[in-house]
Amino acid sequence: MLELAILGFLSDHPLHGYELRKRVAALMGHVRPVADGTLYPAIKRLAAAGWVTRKDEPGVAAAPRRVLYLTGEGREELERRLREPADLDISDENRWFTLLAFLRHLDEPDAQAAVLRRRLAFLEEPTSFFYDGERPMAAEEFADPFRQGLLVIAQATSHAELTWLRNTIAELEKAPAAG
Amino acid sequence: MLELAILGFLSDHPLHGYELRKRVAALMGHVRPVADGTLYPAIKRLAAAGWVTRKDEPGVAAAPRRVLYLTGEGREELERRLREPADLDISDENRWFTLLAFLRHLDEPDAQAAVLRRRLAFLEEPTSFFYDGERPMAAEEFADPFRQGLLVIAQATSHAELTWLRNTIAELEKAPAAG
DNA sequence: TGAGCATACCTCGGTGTCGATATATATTGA
DNA sequence: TCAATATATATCGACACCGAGGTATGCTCA
Repeated sequence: MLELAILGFLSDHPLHGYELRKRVAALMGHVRPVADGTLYPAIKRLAAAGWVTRKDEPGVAAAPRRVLYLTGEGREELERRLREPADLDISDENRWFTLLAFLRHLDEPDAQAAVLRRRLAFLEEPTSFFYDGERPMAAEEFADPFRQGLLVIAQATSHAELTWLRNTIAELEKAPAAG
Repeated sequence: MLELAILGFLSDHPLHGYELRKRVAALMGHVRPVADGTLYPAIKRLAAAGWVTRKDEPGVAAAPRRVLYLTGEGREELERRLREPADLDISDENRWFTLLAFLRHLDEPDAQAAVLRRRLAFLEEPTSFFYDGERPMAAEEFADPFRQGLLVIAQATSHAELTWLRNTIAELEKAPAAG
């Protein structure tokens, strides 16, 4: 979900909601727009869970800003979610948010390269791709031309993500590792 | 949504819920699994709207089947939805269901080729791809390397769909047009 | 002076999806 | 004979998301 992307953004540095809103829109508004009625409740949930704290910043703008800070627990939660296989599942329609969290969380190359590699392995694993979730697939179902069409599209998408991940990892390894 | 896929399936011929469930799972369970708690309420909605009728088929299986028939209004609704530009939006996360409806609705080549061509035009239109939804994009935002990554992935996905659509249309035109 | 817009936050109702659960019969295999 | 499994349908609560609407201030331009 969106929560993951927010945690990813805040791992860079604190932001107020409106700035967050703008950054999400700028980065992926053309692919995956986010409504205010989605963003602000998401922030509220994260605050209720203790993953972000909010502090009012008086008199810097037209309307009072509530600056969002990622807590220690919030950082742990982000790292946990990025490690979770569920969030790497290609069937996850909110894959975009997962990717966005990845993208905003590249400050620590060593740890991140490992996470990216795990996602890459998941995508490369052929069985994960043909897994039905319930039962083995019959031969005739497997050969269905309609199914083939969907498969081609899904594979192309995964392939694009994979290529991007490979390039990203390569760049991380070129850069000097921190710590 | 799922409704579109169901209407698409039923446009082929009547099915009972469990058969529908199996076909959806076989076709795209590995990409987009559908829960029972999603499917049956969706059928109920379609029935309430008058787009499908249900008739109990006694004693053919372990449990009694409720066979689903697409009504005339249901067929009109399907065609209306496939023509709607909203359902062609690349930001639509339920694009899979749209594609599935397309796939199951290829019985009438002439009409369908037109629909597919419209979707193709939408994907090829460069402005639709860079549209922010709210405001023009600043140059620096445009060049953001993170944004580039997301864009590459989104473009690859659209490109895969596009290629598939081209092939599908080509096959439709090879086949003799009905009527 | 006033309109309009950007900034900034938020609520509310409706909806679609999920996971868990319920029910009940027929078939298959140990 | 007993336990699974497959068949078949359905409800329920929880939850994330959306669109519409609300509130209020400050800036700019006519």
